[in-house]
Amino acid sequence: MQAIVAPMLELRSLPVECAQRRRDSACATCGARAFSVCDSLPPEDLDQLDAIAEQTRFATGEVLVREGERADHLFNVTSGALRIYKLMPDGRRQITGFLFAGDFVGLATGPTYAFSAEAIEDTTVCRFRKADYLALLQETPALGSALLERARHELAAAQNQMLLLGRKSAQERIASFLLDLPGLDPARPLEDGHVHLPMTRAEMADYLGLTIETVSRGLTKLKTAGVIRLLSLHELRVEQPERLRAIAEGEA
Amino acid sequence: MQAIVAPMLELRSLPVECAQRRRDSACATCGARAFSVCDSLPPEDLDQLDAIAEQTRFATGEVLVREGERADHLFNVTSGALRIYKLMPDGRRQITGFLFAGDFVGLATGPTYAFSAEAIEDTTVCRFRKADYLALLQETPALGSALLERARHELAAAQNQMLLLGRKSAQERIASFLLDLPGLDPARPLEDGHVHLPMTRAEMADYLGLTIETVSRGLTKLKTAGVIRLLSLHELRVEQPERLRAIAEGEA
DNA sequence: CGCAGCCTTGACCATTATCAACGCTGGTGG
DNA sequence: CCACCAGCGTTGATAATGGTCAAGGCTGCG
Repeated sequence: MQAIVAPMLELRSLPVECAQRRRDSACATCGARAFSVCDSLPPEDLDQLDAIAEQTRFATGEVLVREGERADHLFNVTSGALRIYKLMPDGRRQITGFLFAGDFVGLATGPTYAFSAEAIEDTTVCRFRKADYLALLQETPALGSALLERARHELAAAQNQMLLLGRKSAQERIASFLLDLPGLDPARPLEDGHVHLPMTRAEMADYLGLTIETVSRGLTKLKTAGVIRLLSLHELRVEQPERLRAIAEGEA
Repeated sequence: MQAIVAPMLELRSLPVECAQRRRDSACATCGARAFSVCDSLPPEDLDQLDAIAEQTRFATGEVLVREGERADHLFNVTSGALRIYKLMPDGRRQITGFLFAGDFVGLATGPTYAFSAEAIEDTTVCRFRKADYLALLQETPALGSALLERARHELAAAQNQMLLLGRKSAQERIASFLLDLPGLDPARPLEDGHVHLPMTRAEMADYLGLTIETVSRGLTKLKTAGVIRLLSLHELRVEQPERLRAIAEGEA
């Protein structure tokens, strides 16, 4: 089996210094884009991880894990993008995060998954049997602190998202989202004001607690105001970053 | 110094089995209500924690930590209640959680605090210097896994709250809140349908992403429908738990 | 070329916020 | 001891943000 070493981390909204690292560093062991935890783990630990990793592919739309099912596997994204979401009985959906290369799937997991995960692009992951992973975790303190560090980021990001969902207007949510996105996907390095949106309007809406119509109108409004330029449905450029930031913070 | 051993955990919305443990078990070392992690830590580790803990009191309204300040301390609540919140420049507030005895303050913390914390009742905490705590963490694998476990709960709770804020109606949010509350405060054991609300309507509103008026109207509506009975401003009884659950899930 | 899926735009509507008045309660001072 | 006041909560009237419904446009693929 050609296992790829799995960096284990899950970061949704990164502090600046993390985003930097994600671009500048490359994990020597993982051929691919692997960051953060990879960086902080000694090579022998990486080898251990390598030994229990199983590379798997998911096509767009395929489901990795389903909320409520027994949590037998943990994953590490090596390329592509996922959405993490929860559903209500009547079908309402809240996307709690988008994951990219380097992110870890399963931090918030107990005996069963508390969320569903689905590929929004063709995606490769390293899959771990949970039992194997936990066993390794026992023997590898560095792995534990790396995971704790990831959990910290996750929690901070979650609190930001709660502020967004509970107290920001539609326009503020959209602006905040556009500011958070660049740098999340290490496969697409930051470049001037370029933002790549791998998700549909519906997914943005379900992430921001809005409807697709409101997202569409919001983007149009930003475009009309000259704050952003829509290059295509899934590519845009931020023309006035400072104004966008002001809108996101409610100062405009 | 008469340090009290600090159980370290932070749980906001507990799985049932945790709530059970919080009521049934008592940490032998901590005199007070101390749970979860305490249970899982061997006595020698508890002694270590004890050695670096400093007991502190906060009166209602006092601020423990302020968003953006350098994170020099971590805390463990031993009695009372806190609110954790974030502010926007114009004063809008999102409360991201309420913490009670046994909960840990600082999981989501990097070099600076990502949130503010304030006592909503007279509260006692164990305070740790962050450096001491991290040093102990290095030497104590059990502490690391306990914290990771807490982080798991936190993340799952945060995802639930995102679903609530992003996709639930006002009535559904209020019902969900009433269902989550009992059992969070170990000082007030679960008893039939009794719910104690240590917070004001304004705090509920800022937690649920609503206004005080909407919260008030929502409670009145539940009362009128016979689902709950208001015993006083801060005490109520759930008369029809099943209906309340149905409302919370959007099935009514 | 045509269709399907996604996106945008417009008109209208509903939920919840806002503004305002009033009630209750607990604490203080006359 | 009573009266007043401040703070919090409730209720009502109105407004606005964002949702819903509907029609039409764009794009990419078969």
